[in-house]
Amino acid sequence: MKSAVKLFAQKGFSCVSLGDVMKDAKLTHGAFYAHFDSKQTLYKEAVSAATEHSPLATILRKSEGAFSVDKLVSNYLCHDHVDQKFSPCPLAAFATDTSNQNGETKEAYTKVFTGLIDILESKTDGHINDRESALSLAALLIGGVVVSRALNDKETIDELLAACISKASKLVE
Amino acid sequence: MKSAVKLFAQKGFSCVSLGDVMKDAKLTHGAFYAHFDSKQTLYKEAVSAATEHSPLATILRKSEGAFSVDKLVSNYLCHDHVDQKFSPCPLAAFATDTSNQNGETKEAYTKVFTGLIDILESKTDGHINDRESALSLAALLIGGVVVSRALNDKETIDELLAACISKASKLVE
DNA sequence: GTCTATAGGATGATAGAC
DNA sequence: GTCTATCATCCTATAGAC
Repeated sequence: MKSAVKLFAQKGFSCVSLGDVMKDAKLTHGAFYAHFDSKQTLYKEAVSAATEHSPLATILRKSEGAFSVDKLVSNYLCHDHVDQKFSPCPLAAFATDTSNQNGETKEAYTKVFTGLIDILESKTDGHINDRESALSLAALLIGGVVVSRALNDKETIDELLAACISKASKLVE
Repeated sequence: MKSAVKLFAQKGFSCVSLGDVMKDAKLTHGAFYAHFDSKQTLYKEAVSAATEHSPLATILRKSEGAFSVDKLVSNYLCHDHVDQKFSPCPLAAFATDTSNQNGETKEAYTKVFTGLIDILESKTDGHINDRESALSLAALLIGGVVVSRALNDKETIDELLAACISKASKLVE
C-alpha cells in the first residue's frame, strides 16, 4: 500500500502497472491478488491511506489542539510539496484521476475532503470561523499545487505559490 | 482535434485510445498518423486547441473590451462546467495529466496559463489590479472545478462552488 | 489521405505448484 | 502468501493497397 500511494501520486492511475507496485514492494506481480481484488480497489484504498502522511496529518500530529492556518498554508504551497519530496496531500495528487474512477473511489475522496474541511473549521486557531472560508481555502490550496505541477517555468511556479500564500489570508479573515 | 479535446478532457490521457479519437472523428485508427506524429503530440496540441472554446474565450468573444470578473467566476464555478456540459477550461481538465507528460506539453500548458493571467490583469473591468490577485483567483477557480469533479456528493459540490464564488471577490479586492 | 491488416509490446487478471 | 507461467486483451505504431 505504501508503494501504491507513492507511485499513484507520482505518476497517476494509468501510468502505474500492478507490476510496478509489486516491484516497488519487493514482490512479484502474481502475489497482488492475495491482497486486493483489483487495481481499482487498490486505488480507492490508496486515496484513504494517503491521508495518514499528508501535510495536514503531519501538522496535526505535531500540534496539540489548535494549529495555525499560516503554517498549513506555507507547508502546503511549497516546492517540496509540488515536487512530492514528502508524502503529498491526496486531494491534490488524486483529484483528476478520481474524476475518472467509479463511485466508490469518489466516495473515498469525498470523505477525505469533508474530513479536511471539518478539521479546518474546528481545529484551527480561531481564524476560520465559517464553512465558506474552509471550503474556499481548500480549493485555493489544492488548485495552487495542481496547477504548479503542470507548469514548466520555475519562475511562474514561484509567483503562483507566493500569490496563493499571500492571498490565502483574505479567504479566512 | 475536436474529438481529441473532448475525449481527453472527459476521460484523461491514458483512458482515451487513438481508436477512440478516430472513431469519434468518424475515421479509422490507421489514418491517425497522417495528421499527428504521436499520441503525445496530439495531447500537447489539444491543450492549446482547447483554449479556443474555453469559458474565458467565450466571455471574451461576447464582450467588447473589458469584461466582468463576477461573470467569469460564476460561469466558471458552475455545475455545467464541472460536468463538462460545455467545452471546459483546459487548465482544469488537463492539469494533472500534464504533470505526467513531457516538457513540451508542460510548455503548452504554461503558455495557456500565463495567457489567462495576462488577460485577467489587462482585460477585466478594473477590479484586478495586480498579478497576485490574478494568480490566486486562477488557482481558486481551477481548484474549485478540479475538486468538484472528484466529489461524489452533490450537496458538497454545491457548497464548494458557492463558497468559491462568494470568496473570489476577496482575492481581487 | 483513408483504408485493412498486423506487428510488437504492455497490462490486468488467473492457474497451479510450493 | 509468494512464486512462475500464461491467458486474453488492448494499445501504439507501422506497412502497404487504393
